[in-house]
Amino acid sequence: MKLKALNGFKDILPGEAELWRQVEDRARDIFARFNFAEIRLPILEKTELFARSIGETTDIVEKEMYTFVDKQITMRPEATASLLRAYIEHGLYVQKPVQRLFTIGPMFRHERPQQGRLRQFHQMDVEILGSANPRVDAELMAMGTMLLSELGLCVSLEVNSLGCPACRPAFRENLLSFLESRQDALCDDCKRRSITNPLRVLDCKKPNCRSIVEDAPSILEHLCPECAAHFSEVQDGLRQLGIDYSLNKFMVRGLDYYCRTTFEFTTTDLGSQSAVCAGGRYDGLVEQLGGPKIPGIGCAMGMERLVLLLLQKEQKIEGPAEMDLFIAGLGDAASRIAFSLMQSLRKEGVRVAMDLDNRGLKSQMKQADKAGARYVLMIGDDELAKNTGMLRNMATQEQQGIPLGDIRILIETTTTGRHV
RNA sequence: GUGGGCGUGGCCUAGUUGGUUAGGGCACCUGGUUGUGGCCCAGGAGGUCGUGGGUUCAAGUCCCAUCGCCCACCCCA
Repeated sequence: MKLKALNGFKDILPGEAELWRQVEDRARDIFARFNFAEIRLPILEKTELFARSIGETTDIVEKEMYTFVDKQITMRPEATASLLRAYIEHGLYVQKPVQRLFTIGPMFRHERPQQGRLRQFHQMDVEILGSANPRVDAELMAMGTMLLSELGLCVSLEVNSLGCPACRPAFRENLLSFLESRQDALCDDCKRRSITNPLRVLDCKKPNCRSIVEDAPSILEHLCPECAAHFSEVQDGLRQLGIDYSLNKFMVRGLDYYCRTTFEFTTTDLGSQSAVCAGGRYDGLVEQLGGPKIPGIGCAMGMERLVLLLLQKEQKIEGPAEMDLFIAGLGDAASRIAFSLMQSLRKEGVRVAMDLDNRGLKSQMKQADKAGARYVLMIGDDELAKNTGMLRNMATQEQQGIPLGDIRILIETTTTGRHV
C-alpha cells in the first residue's frame, strides 16, 4: 500500500460519517434555538492574523502551524481569529449591536497525533461579539451544557476567571515570586514553564507539582473589582439557568487572547485529551486585530472528541440510509424497463436503487436487504408479459402484483412509513 | 521534539523451543432453492507475513536497519 493518508489525517468512512452528521445536525438545531447565524470562512489566512491573535509565543504559533512560508499564509489552527477577521472586514458590527455567529470546519495543527488529537481536526466554533454582559457568558455555557446533554454525554463544566490587563500583571508577579521560592521542587517542565508561561504551571498534571500549586496564589483572589463583579454575575447567571459547574482556579487557556471568564467542558473518558468544549472571553481582541473596541466571547467544540465519546457509549451507528425501493429486473428487457422506471421514481422523490450487473434474483434480493430497502419490485418475464411488477414488502414478506403503467401507486406505497 | 507498544488477505486475528501447501472468524462471490433477502450448510476468490538486509540446510518466528501506525509526555478542541 503506497498511497495513504498523512499521519494525523483521517478519512471519515460512511458509517461514521452518519454519526458526524447526527452530531452536526443536533448542534445546528441548538445554535438556531440560541439565535446563532452560520458564517463560513476560508481555511487559509495570512500568517500574521494568527500570530497576532493567538500569541507569538504560544506553542500553536511557534511550532504547530501549517504555513506556506514563501507565501506567508497559514492553514487555520483555530477559528476565532478568522471569524473576527471576517467580522471586522465586513463591518458586521454596524448591522447589529450583538452578533452571534457559528462556524463548523477543519482546523490544522502539526502536533504528534494521539487519541482525540489529530493534525486535521474539526471544530464547531461559536462566538458572541458585541456584549460584555456577564449574562452572555452564562448563556454561552448554558448552550454548551444543553448540546452536550442532548447528545447524551456526561461531562463536567469548570469555570475560572483570568482577570484582565488591569489585574493580571499584579497576579503574575505574585505567582512568579511564589514559583521562584519553590523552584527546586518543581518538575523540569514546570521549571521551564515558570519562565515561559507561569500560569501553565498551575495546571501541570504531575502530583508533586499539583500539591505545590495548591498553595499558590489564586487568580480569583487577585481580580480587580470590575473583574470580580463580572465573575460573580457570571456565576449568578449560571445559577439562574440551573447550570451545574465547579470553580477551577487552576484552569488556564493556551491562547493569549483570553481574559476574564474561561470555561471548559471535560470528560474522563478520552484518555489524556479531556476537553470536549472550551472557550472564554476575549474583550480587546477585536481592537487588537484592527477593529473597533468590541468585547467578545466564544468557545469551540472538538468534533472528533464528541464522536469518540458517542462511539464509546456504544451508540449504534445506524445502518445504511433507508431505501424505499429496490428494483430487481430479470433479463435484458426487464432490466431496461427497470432502469428508466428507477429514474422516473427518483424524479418523484423516491429513494430507489437497482442492480446494474444482471445478477440473479437471489443476489439482487441480498443487495436489497443489505441496502435497507423496504420494498423490492421484481420484474421478470411473467410480469413483463402483463406489464406488471411484483412488489414485495421486505418486512412482512407480503407481495402483490401492481401495474407498471401508472407509477403513482408505487410512489405512494413505497414512500409511506419512512423512518428517516 | 522525548518515551513506550504494535505491524500476518478489505477488517479482526492464530501461529508452540525457527521445520512441509501460513490457519480461523467477519465481510465478499457461487451453489443448496434453474424467480425470492435475513438464519443455516457447502464450495470459491483473496496473503510480496510493513520494507530491506543478515544468521541458518530452513525465518511469520532469531538479529540489525528502516518505514508506518498507536498510546503517552508536551500541547490542546
